[in-house]
Amino acid sequence: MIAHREFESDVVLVAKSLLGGRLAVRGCEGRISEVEAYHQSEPGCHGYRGITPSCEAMFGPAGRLYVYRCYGIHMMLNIVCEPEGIGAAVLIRSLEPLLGLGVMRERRGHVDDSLLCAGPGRLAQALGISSADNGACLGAGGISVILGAPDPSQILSAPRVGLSRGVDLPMRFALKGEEWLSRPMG
DNA sequence: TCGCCGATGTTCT
DNA sequence: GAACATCGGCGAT
Repeated sequence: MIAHREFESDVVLVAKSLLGGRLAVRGCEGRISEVEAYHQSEPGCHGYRGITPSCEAMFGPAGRLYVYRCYGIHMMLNIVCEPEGIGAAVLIRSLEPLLGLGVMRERRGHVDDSLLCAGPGRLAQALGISSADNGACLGAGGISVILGAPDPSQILSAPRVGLSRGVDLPMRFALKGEEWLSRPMG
């Protein structure tokens, strides 16, 4: 098992550090442009009620993937953070597509390029993420992540998208001037 | 351009 | 039954 100490940290810090970083999945790659943080201490998080079979992967170890199905249709890709035993993960919400555009367009049904990876369901579809990737270890299975080095003064925060609980917490993050978003930050 | 709505599967009440 | 970390199509502005 590969140690992923860089992800074994406060989920908000990791979420911010991912901005501008790279996500590579089996030949496709993108620049991470929008993320959300989830922590078991707040009610918007799947791990809020403790560990269950469906959210088990969120409880670590850090540096693994937590993939689940949303609204019966879309796969959501999360990177697990914090030491093992704590439920915390970063949802990747948008990417700027960089490599493997042809495959992504094919999987997405040849939509406009601006919509290839703009949204958690869209990017998972473009990258070919499935429930088989749940619990996978970064660096194995053809999936890898490189952290960015964003200027803290350039990071915007906003409430998370689509939740009914934990709506007051500003745990959605993107860089100022970002063009590759699922929706505007403001 | 905006907002509503159905699709679709798993979990919770 | 209802809720749900969404998306795309359709009809109304």
